[in-house]
Amino acid sequence: MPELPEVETTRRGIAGVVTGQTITTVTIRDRRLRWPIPAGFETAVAGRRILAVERRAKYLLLRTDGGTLLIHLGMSGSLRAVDDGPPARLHDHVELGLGNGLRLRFNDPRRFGSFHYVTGDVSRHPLLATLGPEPLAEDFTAELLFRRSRRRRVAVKQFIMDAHVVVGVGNIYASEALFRAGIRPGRAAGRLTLADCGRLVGAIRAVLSAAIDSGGTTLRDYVNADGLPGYFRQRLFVYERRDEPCRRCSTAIRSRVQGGRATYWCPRCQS
DNA sequence: CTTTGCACCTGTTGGC
DNA sequence: TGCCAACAGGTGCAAA
Repeated sequence: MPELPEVETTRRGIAGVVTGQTITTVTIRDRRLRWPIPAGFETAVAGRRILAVERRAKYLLLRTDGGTLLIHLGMSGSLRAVDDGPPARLHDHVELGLGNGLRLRFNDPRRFGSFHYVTGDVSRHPLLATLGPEPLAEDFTAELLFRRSRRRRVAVKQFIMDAHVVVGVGNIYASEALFRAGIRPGRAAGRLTLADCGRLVGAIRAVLSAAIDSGGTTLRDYVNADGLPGYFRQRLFVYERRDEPCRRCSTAIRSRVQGGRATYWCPRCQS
């Protein structure tokens, strides 16, 4: 998927064209997403006016004059603003027609994405209520990471990918941030020093910010709101670079499966 | 409580 | 060329 930079890029891409628009039509071609879209979704959403497009973790929040549309792109989802031209294609599961004639089109081959219409305080929705801090917010600090990692035996890579610790760090950026921080992904989280946590917080912030500036990373599926790929892939230091020379020291990049996910690191730059 | 592994899906890739 | 296994950016949940 879309990790945080890709979701943020999507948010920025659609905010300008959907904010202030009324949702005139709601078309669902396949309700079988991660959580089936309930009957009644269409009638609840149609007629609502979109007031703002926000992001929490990897969720997009479309605030309306009624409730909030809570959207997740899963592993292969994308959300695009299209005009009347292109007809629906395979895996275009959800489409919102807007007052300005545009359509917000959700495409997701693997159907790991989701749509919820939430009334009331969306931050108390079960999917959001227990999430950790935003990595680019001020409350994500070395002290917090240090405190939360005490007595944790999980590998630091899995630790920073845990959304209850910090949100938005997916498989690509976890490896990249650990490279930048000089920390091996297999180290137990509880073995991090406060200084390690400081470098790691800085590295997570830096890599996510840089990726947002490049429009995200496209490996396969991801396209932004205009249907274009992200350009951060060429700036990756370790991800999917097994056996290739480290960009910093030329040592061959290593990889192994950790917690079911491919992990990459430089054995010389990281300890 | 922590940790681990599975489940949900389709599409692409690489080895034989 | 064809077939099949392995793998792919997420994350909730059950089980131990």
